[in-house]
Amino acid sequence: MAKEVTSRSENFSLWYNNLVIKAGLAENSAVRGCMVIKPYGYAIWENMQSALDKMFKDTGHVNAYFPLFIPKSFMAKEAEHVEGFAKECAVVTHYRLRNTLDGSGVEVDPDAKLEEELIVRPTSETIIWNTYKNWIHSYRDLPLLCNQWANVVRWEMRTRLFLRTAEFLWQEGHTAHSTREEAIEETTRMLEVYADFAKNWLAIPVISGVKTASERFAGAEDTYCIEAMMQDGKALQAGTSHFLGQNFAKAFDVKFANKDGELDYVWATSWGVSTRMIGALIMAHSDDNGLILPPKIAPLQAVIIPIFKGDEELQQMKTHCESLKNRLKNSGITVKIDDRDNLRSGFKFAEYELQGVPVRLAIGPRDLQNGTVEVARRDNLTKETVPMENIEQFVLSLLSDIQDSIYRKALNFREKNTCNVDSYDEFKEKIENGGFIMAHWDGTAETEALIKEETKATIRCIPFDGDKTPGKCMVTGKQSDRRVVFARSY
RNA sequence: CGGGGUGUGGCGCAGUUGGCUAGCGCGCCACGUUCGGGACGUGGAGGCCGUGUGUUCGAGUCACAUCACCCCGACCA
Repeated sequence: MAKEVTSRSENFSLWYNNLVIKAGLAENSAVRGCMVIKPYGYAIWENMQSALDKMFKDTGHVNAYFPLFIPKSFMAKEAEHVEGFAKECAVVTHYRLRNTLDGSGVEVDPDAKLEEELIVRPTSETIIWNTYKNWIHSYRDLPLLCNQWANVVRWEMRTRLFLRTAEFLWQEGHTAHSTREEAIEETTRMLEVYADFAKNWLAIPVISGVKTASERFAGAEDTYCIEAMMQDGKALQAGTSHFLGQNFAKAFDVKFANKDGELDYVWATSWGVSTRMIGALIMAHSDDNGLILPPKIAPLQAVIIPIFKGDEELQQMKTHCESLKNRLKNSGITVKIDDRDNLRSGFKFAEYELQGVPVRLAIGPRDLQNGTVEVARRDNLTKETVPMENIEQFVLSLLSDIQDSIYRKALNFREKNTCNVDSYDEFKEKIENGGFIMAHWDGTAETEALIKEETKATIRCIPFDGDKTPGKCMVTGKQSDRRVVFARSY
């Protein structure tokens, strides 16, 4: 604890891992590629959950839960889907252990072999569509708008805390619609929800757009995404929304009777964000002093630290801290008092900075005399002494100011590190500095693959907004409708 | 899955050409002095040296195997 976080300039990955661990968000678990999310990290996730959940409900969705295990045969029903996930599935083959004969431990009981293996869900499209088949008969059953909060498992070759763990927590929305247009509208709507959440809660600016065919979700007709820029200039896909067409409806035979009494396959979407968002939050905002959390997502928005000498002063301060705490609490601010008497205030200051608590209030004898409190903000590390009267209003507006300024800083960073490039030579040079490059591309998978091969940059998305002037592909010189976003990514 | 690196009290590390009782810093516990930006003193607790097999009179140290983690690739809603 309380040690310097490795400087970002040395190695962003190390800096990030270090920060995750030092700030007490998570740690590696005993299971390969999995992590333990510690209480402080989980509190961030809970805040994300409640904000998102409300947004989902405001857009007409309901929560449900489907099984963790998927019969192997389900996975095979949608050809592209199975191809996309086959390489990273955990498989359950047996349902019982027994003691070894020599008593040295336990072994898998060969008599307890499952007739059909079960896949631990890497995503739930298959089991959900198998269920939806029974839920949907008529156009009156549509749209069906369900979301599930769950864990999923993907046996990734390489893992990183929060960004790519073997098991992770997420939400996955799965909807069914009677028309293509309505499903596409839903796909767009949910991507907008994600973009809104990223911007207004996480203070992370994102680019919304559509993935190229090669980056598309396995089984989707189109994948929409939000892409964020991390402080090392790399891109991070922060959320996706898929238009699944009728692929899963056909694979699982989900038909409905329309108003004219004709049978038709339903149209589907799925969309999800995961605990990777926590990774994005860390890498987008934090500095070498530790986390910087936007107030709207911070588990603790303000901390009160009494400054005292000896027991007597501590008791005196406590009373005042309590009253301050109650005033802030009554204004809807999440706040606690840190009255630990075995640590000096300087240590506590550093510790809360490491954890990214947005506002720190300190009250000492001096403040008592003057009727003031020292208020420090985490984002820019400034502090000032303010009068106690109207402290609620002061902190409230400070929190909102911090939220805005974190966003502006991230946006500013992204803009500084985004540029238009027209020649491939310039592209190769610029991509080395990281950041987003807006360039023309001829729309072919070949060119995309070539660029990836030669520069490790991928097309993050074809953005919905922004410059739509046509031009010439930087590689082939062929016609291009508009610039797309290139970057190296996580 | 390839290349490189690391596994030694909770954390970070040292440990020589194999050698006797495995150390250091931080943290932890007790007491005291401190306390407005990461305090200090004194005393104390805490180790199957990742795991297994071997070589040896003797292994933290050597060999082989294995597992885990980290970094770089490949892969990746």
